[in-house]
Amino acid sequence: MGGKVTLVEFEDGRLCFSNHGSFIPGSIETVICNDAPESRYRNRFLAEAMVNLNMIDTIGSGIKKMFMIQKNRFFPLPEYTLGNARVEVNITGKVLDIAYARKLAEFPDLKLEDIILLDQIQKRKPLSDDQAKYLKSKNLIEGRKPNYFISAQLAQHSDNKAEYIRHKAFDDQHYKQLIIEYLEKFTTAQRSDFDRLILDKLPEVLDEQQKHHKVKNLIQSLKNQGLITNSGRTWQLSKPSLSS
DNA sequence: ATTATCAACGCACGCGTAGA
DNA sequence: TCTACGCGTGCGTTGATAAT
Repeated sequence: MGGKVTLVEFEDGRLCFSNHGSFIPGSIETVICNDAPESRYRNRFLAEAMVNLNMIDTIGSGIKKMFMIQKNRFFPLPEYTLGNARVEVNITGKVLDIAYARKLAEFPDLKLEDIILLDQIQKRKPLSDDQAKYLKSKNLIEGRKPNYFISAQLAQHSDNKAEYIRHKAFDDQHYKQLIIEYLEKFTTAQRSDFDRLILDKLPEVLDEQQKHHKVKNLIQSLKNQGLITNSGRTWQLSKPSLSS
């Protein structure tokens, strides 16, 4: 082991390590110290980060650590390429997409998987339809395939109707959650139960008939997602949770 | 810049049928 | 039998991209 590690610094604030061998050795700092004094690097953060971390020693700790460091700085996540007998890692030492940084700041406890997906968005990497849908349902991204973008915070609103439209994805998710929770609690339900549960919570911009349709479509959507099933007119969760 | 085409999405119509 | 409901599907809207 201990193959030669090469380190390239790009003008755009990116560092690229690559290593021929099984994996990048634990002592990157020697590489930095011996081959290239820290002061030579314009991006001090990155140089320091490399030194302070026992950089990428194992997949278990090192990579995760790099992810967390980048995440906490709102920088793009590291990109690893694991090829045949060759390892490469790209680290960007600056904010790439301001919307991404804001989103992370706004939701500090975003799950790492979610952040990874958002990172894909900011890097304009393709997402599967399911992933995109998931992010949309959480209101994290907007736009259409393949031009998704990270949504800005929705702070001010003008008009009730506009507000409704704006929050629709979020609210639908919310209503669906109510239905799921209802079924978790009572195991089965009739359509009329869902009506009672949801109808008076729907916004005023919808008339009675629209509200009725809305409930119907919510139920249908949940069914299509495979989350609930019906036998006759009684509904239940598809996957009976083994706990509780 | 303007228009045409396309994809995605959600609402709502109508049909067939399960349940009273 | 008659009603309420699930379900497939059509339609309009919106946003993006290609074409003019």
